[in-house]
Amino acid sequence: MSSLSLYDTLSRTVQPFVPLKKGEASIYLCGATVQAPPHIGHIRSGVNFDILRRWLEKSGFNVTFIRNVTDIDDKILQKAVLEKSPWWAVAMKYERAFTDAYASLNVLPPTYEPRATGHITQMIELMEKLIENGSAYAPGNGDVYLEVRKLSSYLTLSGQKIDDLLPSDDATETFKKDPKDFALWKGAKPGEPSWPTPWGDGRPGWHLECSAMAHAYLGESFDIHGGGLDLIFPHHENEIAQSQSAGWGFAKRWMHNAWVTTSGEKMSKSLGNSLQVTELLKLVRGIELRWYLGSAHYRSMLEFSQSALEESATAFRRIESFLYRAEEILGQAPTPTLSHDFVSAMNDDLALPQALATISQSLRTGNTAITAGDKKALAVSANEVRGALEVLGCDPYDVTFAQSNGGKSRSGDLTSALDGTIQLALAQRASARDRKDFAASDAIRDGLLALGIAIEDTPQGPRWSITSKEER
RNA sequence: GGUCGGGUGGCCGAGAGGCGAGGCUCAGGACUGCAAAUCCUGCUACACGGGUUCAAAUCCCGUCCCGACCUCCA
Repeated sequence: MSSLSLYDTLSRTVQPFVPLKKGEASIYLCGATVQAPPHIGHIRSGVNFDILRRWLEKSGFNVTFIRNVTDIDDKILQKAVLEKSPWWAVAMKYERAFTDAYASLNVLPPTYEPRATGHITQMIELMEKLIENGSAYAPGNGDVYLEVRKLSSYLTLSGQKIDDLLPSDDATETFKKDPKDFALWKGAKPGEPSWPTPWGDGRPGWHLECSAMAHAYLGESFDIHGGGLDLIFPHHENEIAQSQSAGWGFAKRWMHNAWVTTSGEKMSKSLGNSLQVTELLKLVRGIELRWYLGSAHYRSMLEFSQSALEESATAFRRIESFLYRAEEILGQAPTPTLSHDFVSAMNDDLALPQALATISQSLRTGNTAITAGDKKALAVSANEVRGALEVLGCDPYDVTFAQSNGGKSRSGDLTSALDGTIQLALAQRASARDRKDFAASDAIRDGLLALGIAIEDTPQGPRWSITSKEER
């Protein structure tokens, strides 16, 4: 069996994954700044790293997965003014929106989900350490800055040179020793929330919380730090600067997911609401949206279009219905197993497109086995398909998705009542077909379809399933 | 200006010196009372111009185009 290799943004190469502690994997993922509802770009990050996590677990690692919530930030404060609502209510509202979105896409809850505002103590401790060792300074206005030129490794993740950077808007900030220094902590402004510190009241800068919280839950160094591409600079550079200035090893490996784009461009707030997760879930089911987001390689841009999403959903339904047919024929749900090719693909930096190709292969083999009446071969294929879907978080049998499933083998009183009703109709249709009254038999089939029940004739007899809205 | 990533068939989307990834759509066929589902066959693509090589989508040089980041974006 091959072993897992992953891309590392720092070295820009794919390297074998060797954990710090045998059998353990520690991951810190930059989660949401909860200032607006999630669009699919946000959630792609969640799905991509969820697949990584599931694969690590499947590979036998005990995974500690930390995904933070940044619940204090300039934009949250702006939004609070706009919505005429306390900043903490705004943050909570959008945090829930993210939680709901993650749940509807079957993203596993993190091992722990720390909020920035719950870790002010750790942030102050970190700043004290940085000031003590001369890495940071408090000029007296309530701000605390990191002195970036003191750290020789600054900007190695993004490969930039400090003097090549464009000057920032606050370059004229007089309290900074150097315009490139960044704020760990911001002095309180009137009307804004603040916490007391040895240097005056204030609130966290953007980056400090991640260093403090990663340290609190994962220790001085950990295996993987993840986030979106745009976080490489400045966010992750600054995290590295803070943490390494404190003497911590910090992340051993950096992984970044690419964008969901529209018309070749990065998604932006100005696109409005149409790409919010809640809107897209009106078009396709959560499992289908997840399948779509997982179908591209995590480091490739995914060009969004509604037709691409719908096509992807159609493709998924084909796989799903194969599993249900297999279950009907075999008399039991497939048992998840992994094919050698699927494992190899996943181990090669989570090569999802290749992994999906192996699913297509198993699917074709399995369908051929159905036609040939080869139950043994069918079981092998169906097991492989389900095993792969399980790793991708798209197992239709997963309880998260179970309520949205059609088909007749699902349990529950309502389903069995419905099944009985449909069987009556099917019996009528069968007798109509026996006397070659096809007008009558088709009327029954069309009538059921109008109600959202699709009928297919198979060598094993007719089967029914709930159709999606757009197929009616 | 600096840094990074791209341009692949009707569409999506991999690959990275030689064997047509895969999916969707479309066309034809098998099966079917008809559908649906399924299977089979077909659609031989890599921005442009040079070069290296027995062999280039892949390497080199040049050109064009697109995108991301450059201090509070996933």
